[in-house]
Amino acid sequence: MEDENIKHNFIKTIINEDLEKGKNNGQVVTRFPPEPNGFLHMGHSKSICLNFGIGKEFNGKCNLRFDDTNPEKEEQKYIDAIIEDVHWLGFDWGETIHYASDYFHQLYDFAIELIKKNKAYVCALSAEEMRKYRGTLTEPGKDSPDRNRSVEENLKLFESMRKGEFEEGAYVLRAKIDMASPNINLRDPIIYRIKKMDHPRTGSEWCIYPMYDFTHGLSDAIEGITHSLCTLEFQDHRPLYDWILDEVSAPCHPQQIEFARMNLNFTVLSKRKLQKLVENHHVEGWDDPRLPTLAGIRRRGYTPASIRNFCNIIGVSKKESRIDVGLLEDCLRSDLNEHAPRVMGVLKPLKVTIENWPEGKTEALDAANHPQNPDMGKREVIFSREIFIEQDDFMEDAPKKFFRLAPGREVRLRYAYFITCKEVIKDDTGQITELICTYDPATRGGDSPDGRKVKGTLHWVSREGSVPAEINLYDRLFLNEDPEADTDDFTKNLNPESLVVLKNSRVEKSLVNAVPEKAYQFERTGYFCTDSKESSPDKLVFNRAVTLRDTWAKMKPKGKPRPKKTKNAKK
RNA sequence: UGGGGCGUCGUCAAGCGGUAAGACACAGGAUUUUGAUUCCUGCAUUCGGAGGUUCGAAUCCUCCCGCCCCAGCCA
Repeated sequence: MEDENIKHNFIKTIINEDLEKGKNNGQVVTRFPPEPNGFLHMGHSKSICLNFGIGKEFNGKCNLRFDDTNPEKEEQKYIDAIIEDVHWLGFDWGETIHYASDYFHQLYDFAIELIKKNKAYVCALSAEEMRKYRGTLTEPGKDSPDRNRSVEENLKLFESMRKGEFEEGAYVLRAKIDMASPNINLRDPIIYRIKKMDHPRTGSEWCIYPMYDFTHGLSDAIEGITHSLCTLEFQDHRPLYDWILDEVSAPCHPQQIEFARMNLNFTVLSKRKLQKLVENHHVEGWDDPRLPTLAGIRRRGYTPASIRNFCNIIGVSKKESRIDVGLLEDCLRSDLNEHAPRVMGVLKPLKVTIENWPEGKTEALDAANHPQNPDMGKREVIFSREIFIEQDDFMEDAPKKFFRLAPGREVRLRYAYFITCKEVIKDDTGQITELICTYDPATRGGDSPDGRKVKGTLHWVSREGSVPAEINLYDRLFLNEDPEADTDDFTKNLNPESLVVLKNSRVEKSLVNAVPEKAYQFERTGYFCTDSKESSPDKLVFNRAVTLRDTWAKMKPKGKPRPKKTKNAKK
């Protein structure tokens, strides 16, 4: 799967038109501007792929810029995690990582410029008073009593704010726009507030911090961004973005373009909700493989290429949508189908004794690492008298369509021999504990010289050729397509079987030194990788990234029902 | 009942006045030492609705309907 150019979308149309008009001297510069207050998730990957993708495609560049204007919520650990995640996804930003905090001095000067133009004033209204003065959606706001403060006094007060002479909340700096604007964002928005708090990067240098609306457009302008892509909820802020850039001597005037954020069904994509799942221990941390965080999905076995491909496939538009996670899974499958080596692992082992195989004898058989790609080579798998097959691959009263093992039936063991089931052994409770089979020496490697056909081919592992492993089977985190459906508390819709731990699995020996996060296809069951945190050569722990498509499971009448889809679900 | 957006197949999504791409899903079929993969085939006479302009409309105009966002000293 190769990374192609970004699928056509309305943003590319705009950029192409700009290029034709010769706007920005033919330059295209974008930016990905995360706030370092949490971990990156799939929603961010859409923005990352879009911004970096466009930068690359138009021979421009894309800056990584931390929007770090609120020290109350931001931490260095998030900065580090975000850098790692963006890098992992496969993007580079050259030498420099940008920070809005790098511009605090310039931003401060721009604020003074605004004050001098009588376009900003220091306001003493309390938070509650300010809310009252702001008006409502249908009623205009009222001017603050401080709105006509003199330029000199504003300058003096703002300087005092900066020097730390006031308590938090005592004063704010506001843009002087229009308290009667139908757009609430234009009703004299706050652009600076006092926060007596150390900043992860500027330490105690500042006790006033600029607000998003003031910071963002100016940071864009300082960096020479040409197209500032953000999500739909900022549409109402665009007039403010433009107002600030127009009123101040900004080096250029980037264009803000909004697109719809990504939503995925059967999961949540908001920092607040993800945080709740983590803090209330519904999952084991930000990198829990069930979470749609990049850290989680990575640990689960997703590849950067599959996510990039996914982000391209879903496209970019202004329509709010909820994408089927099935599509994400499919992108992973298509990447891994091509690149993952094949191995054998038995999730729920059922002991099989080959009664006509000599005790103590082992035999090495050739197995292809990728049947469709001989370049990936082959390996040896060990056959012996005692082997294990999947419990699901045996049925005592098997229907005709069951192409697997049953009393008297013959199947092929992949790359090994044909075996026939002779006897079923059970314990006192009626549980099947062992199968006695015979093998046909003439079928070595899996071919039958007499041309006889066998319907099923099973994966297997021998006692001597395998090691124990623990396997984490992950499923969708929520039972409902819309986790918010029919409840005011989305945690009530959590899927209790989102993680099933198998303690007694066995995998072929070649997997002992598997590299963490490198995915393998366990033939016939799915794609797995060793857990980067829990696994070691002494105790292998595998995570299932995604199952293989399973048409048998689909036609099987019984079995665990899939989570239901809820149509048009509402809260 | 202020302002800003959005409505094209089950889910995404191209389309920009010349007669509905593609992907996933779904349904058939072929090949198969993974019930996988791969490969064929089918799947919107119709674009939220109603009018209008035009030789011609998903694309232009009018009205209506539905959904989303905004009243943090968050981003």
